[in-house]
Amino acid sequence: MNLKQLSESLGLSQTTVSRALNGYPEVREATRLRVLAAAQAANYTPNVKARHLATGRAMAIGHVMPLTGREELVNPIFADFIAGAGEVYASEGYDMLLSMVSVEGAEAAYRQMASNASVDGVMVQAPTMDDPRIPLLQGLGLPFVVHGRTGSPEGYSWLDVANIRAFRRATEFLLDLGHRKIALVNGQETLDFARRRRLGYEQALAARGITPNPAWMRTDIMTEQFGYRSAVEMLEADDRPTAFLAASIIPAIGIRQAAGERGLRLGRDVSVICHDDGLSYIGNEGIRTPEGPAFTATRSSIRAAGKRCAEILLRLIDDPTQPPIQELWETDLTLGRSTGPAPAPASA
Amino acid sequence: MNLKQLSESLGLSQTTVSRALNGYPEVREATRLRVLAAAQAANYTPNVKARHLATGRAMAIGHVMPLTGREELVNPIFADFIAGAGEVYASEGYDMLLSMVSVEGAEAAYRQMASNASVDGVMVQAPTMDDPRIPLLQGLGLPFVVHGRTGSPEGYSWLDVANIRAFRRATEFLLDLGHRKIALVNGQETLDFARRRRLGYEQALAARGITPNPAWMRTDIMTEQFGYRSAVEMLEADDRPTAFLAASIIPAIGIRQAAGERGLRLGRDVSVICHDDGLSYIGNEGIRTPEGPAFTATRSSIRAAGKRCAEILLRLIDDPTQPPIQELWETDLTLGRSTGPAPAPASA
DNA sequence: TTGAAAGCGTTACCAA
DNA sequence: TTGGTAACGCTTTCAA
Repeated sequence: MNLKQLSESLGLSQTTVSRALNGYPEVREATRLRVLAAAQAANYTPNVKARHLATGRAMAIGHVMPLTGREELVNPIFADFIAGAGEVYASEGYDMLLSMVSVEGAEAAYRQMASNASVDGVMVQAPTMDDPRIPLLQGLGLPFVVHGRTGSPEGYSWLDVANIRAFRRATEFLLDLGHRKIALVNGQETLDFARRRRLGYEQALAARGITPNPAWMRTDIMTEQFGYRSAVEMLEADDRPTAFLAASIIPAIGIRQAAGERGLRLGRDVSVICHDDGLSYIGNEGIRTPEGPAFTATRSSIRAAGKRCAEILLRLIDDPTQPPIQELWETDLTLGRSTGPAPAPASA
Repeated sequence: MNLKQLSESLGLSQTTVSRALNGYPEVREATRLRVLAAAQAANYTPNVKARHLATGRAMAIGHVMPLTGREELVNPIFADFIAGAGEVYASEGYDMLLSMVSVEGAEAAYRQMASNASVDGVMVQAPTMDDPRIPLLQGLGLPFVVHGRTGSPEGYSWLDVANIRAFRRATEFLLDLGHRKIALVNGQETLDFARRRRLGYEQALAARGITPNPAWMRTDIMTEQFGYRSAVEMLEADDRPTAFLAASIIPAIGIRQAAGERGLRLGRDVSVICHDDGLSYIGNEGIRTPEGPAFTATRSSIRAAGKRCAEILLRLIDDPTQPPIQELWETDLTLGRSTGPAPAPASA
């Protein structure tokens, strides 16, 4: 059943039926009701491809997920973000077009999306300090929103967490517990957030007159293995940290594993706090270290960020002339709600 | 630049240009080369929506990801599978349409995909024993492939791992190490794979004359918290298991956490083996328990399964008349490569 | 080997 | 408030 058949069966023109179905005001109410009833009865659904061709809108948002060789498997953070965004898209009638490509193929993917207008906008995740995607998308004229920031976060829409503050507070929290040997297992510093997280960590240490130990600061692609190896090296050295601050749940899992294998009990012998914690997957209740919920942000907040980014993007698509929207989110840091006893730092 | 403009600039008809571009044989080679060069120079890309409207093919595959209330966050297994499938789609020129919906909304999502032909086929993940999606999709006439099986796995295409064998072998492995108190932390038994995994576990125990202890068999939605709670309960009981078999990396993370918090060292005081292991995310090298790589399948194999499922689906779309393709995969079980000493079971 | 023209199923402009 | 008709950009059938 298509529009033509439906309109013939009603003795109306396609135009009128189309207008009635799409809620245009210039249709008599009685006519609209008649059309709606007939459409329902005939189980009519408009052909989206024809609609796209006629309107020039794709009613779809592109997500490009670059797969590097080293991070062979997908970071669950991406999935959570996408889940949040997908909810919003669905509720607004948008499709989500997911493109899994190699890092090198990402540019081509964006170009293709732009050239054949298969999407109305794109979402950009995990930007680097000087991400080439931003000028590319600006040049292509494709509306986009960035989750995170580049080194020069002006002139485009983004949403980010206050990374410096989050890691300063997390470090202060560990310091307040008596820790003096705190390791930072960070992402690559080509990523803006990694740089900011290090800054927060350094600021907190500096405020207490502590000089960061370079041996306790690691930076690499955030894999479990990276976390595991880093922790093994640090824990097997003579002078070992009593606490770890990890930039993500992924390396934190490796750190916890390394600690466990060495007979170190979490929250007693060693403390691990990480950003985007996923322990548990059902949020932040239920599983915690003795000093309280130990994270600077949860995977749930990633999902919320996905929702908000999608909202911003859809608004941008509706009105491309509006100025960029930029939101800095405070993390839902609940570290202050410590319930357990402070661990006795190994060195103190 | 569209086809009309391109053809005018060449002094050819749209027909000829279209044929040249799409590799039809009835075009003189010289003409084809001329067209190709012009298209390249003009940076011409066909409008996919117009093509879709004309051909009736969407060149897209639908993935529906039902989000339940309880599993608030996305299972990384889904993401790995999608990554594998996405690779294949991209290489064959297909888009991936991802629909994140509530469990109740899944049926509507499939119906919509079918009614407006926005996809050429769909992928079905995590089928239940008596999954309503199979008859639904058969009724809709939408080609589909299932990752996993239902209770009656006939009449449709699927790919699955040999779950019974995998868990029988994993259980035997633990038995060979001297374990006699082995817990099974399984998924919900409405899922076919959970039932099969339990069967494998029971078969291996029965072969050694061991009666399964109901207190050590848990089944629920596979969250970290479920794994954590189950392990806490079992480990704090008087008679506690010396080894855990988990149906997925997700509950296994919770189990490891619970063990670590109680001062139990993995691979010495307690052994944890799980399916679809993700420790580490970069495959199965690097991180292992003392008795060797401890998993019955890796997340890498999930990605490989995604690739293969995509290949099967695309083949099915090309020729809808061909009989169902069904593949049972042996897991890449490498448990036999034990390198460390067997743990002394607490009770033996 | 090439081209004209008829779809594909909508939406949107202009008249009535 | 309604309708006729021209896009939208491609593929495909039929003729030449």
